[in-house]
Amino acid sequence: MPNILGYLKIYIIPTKYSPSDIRQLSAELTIHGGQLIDHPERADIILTRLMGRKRLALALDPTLIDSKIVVLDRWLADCIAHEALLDHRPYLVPPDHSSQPTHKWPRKQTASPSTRPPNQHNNTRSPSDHNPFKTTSPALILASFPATEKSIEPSTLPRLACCRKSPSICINQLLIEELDVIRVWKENGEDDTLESDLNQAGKKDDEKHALAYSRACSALKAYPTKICSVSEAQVIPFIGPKIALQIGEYLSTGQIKLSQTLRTSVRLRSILLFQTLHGVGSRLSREFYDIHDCRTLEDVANARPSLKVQVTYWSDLQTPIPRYEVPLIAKFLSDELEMISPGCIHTICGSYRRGREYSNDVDIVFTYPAMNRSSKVSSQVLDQLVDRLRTLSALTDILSGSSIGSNALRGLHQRFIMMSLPRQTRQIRVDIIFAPYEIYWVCVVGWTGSTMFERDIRKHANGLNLKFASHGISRLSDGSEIAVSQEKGEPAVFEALGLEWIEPTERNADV
DNA sequence: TGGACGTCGCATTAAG
DNA sequence: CTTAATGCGA
DNA sequence: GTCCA
Repeated sequence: MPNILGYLKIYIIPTKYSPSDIRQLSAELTIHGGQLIDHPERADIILTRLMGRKRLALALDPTLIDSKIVVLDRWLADCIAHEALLDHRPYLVPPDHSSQPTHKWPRKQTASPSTRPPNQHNNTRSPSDHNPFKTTSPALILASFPATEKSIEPSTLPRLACCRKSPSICINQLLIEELDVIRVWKENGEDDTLESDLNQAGKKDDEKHALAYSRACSALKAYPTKICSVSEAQVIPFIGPKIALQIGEYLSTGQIKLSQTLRTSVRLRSILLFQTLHGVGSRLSREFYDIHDCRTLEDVANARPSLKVQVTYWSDLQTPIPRYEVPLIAKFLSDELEMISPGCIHTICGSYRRGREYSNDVDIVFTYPAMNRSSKVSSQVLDQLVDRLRTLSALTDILSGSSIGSNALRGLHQRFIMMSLPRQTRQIRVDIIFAPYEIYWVCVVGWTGSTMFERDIRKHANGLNLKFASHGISRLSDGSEIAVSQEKGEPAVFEALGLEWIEPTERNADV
């Protein structure tokens, strides 16, 4: 594959993008030799979907607007479509509300797979525009990779995600994203309406099929070289005859027809849109669509007023959080906590810790070296922190979190909140976890993910007759606790489980 | 070929 | 009202 | 849908 972008450092202004948009752009960038980075100051070029300088000034430091190259994201699509680094100048963000940049194809006029007309990226992005799927052009997929990486025997790929290295974006990323569409479809009961799967027989099958797709994608994620043939694919663990067939279609046509069809399904798109709300899963979203005839988020908010707050702030919550902002949020909370009770330490977990350039939410695990399992102060401190946020008008909503319950009895406390930083209005989802010091690093492992990685840690632990949970490691036989040294940090947890160390950035076993 | 597929706590809803 | 079942997220 | 007993 030609390295089109030549290690160019690229920053994307997250405004007007959804998390899946960012994921897609990020994959395309990386696969074509670009480097997505976390901070606009260090970028060679900055991509945006904002069409006017005025809008731009609200989203980016004004000094950067003049000192950096800021272009419309269509530049990237066109570079990839033409397999060349195109002149950026025609794509510069135009002065306000003058018409689109008039741009003639700098090179061959032939195939113009630039997927979207410029007008589709306009300034008004309402929930109904939400597209959970990316639209990838065939030309992009057909761009081939050299199989020059050190090749491995596919069947030797470890069967557990916790024993493999899974990068954030892999060489077969576009194939995986294609398969993932099918997984999502299965997870939502294919095309069954709610009533027909209330008899749980068919529904359960679909869920199991979805799981099978998850595992196949997870294995592919850790596979080091570009898949070039079906025979190569079908010896990879968790890829059987059916998925091999899909891969075959992808290899010969550059896409999977089923996936492309699903991307255009109005019903599936609505159902996935509803699921962007916390507390709405596959069951509820189908109820909203099929029974209450909801088609927009506003419909959903009317059907269930408790979701109204989230709908109000939907576009904020959907806007990906650039990496460099995440520690600022953690520092704010940590500073407030320090005033309530000094000596706390914390680790930012979740996708941030796994190295993602943009996050949907922020997960932070807190502890105090003096906080042990039996002390009841942690709950009080957490409540005080929440009260403090309320006083500062930083707290917008509590999505989940209670001071009662058995988790609380074990000294583990959590609050999932919606908040904003002082003097800012932007809403951010933050999961705050308080752990006793004895299980701090176990918690950090548990909250770092990814989902598949966690799932296979548990499976691996079971094989050793152990139980891995966020509140500690114990023996399956008698339930007795395994002590893990906190001084040795996270590696001690892996050691206790007999696992090779895997860097957090290599734990991206989900798509 | 048939059973397993991670696991648990919180929250909401259905049942008693 | 209390308790059981289910959905949901991590 | 795939693996394994």
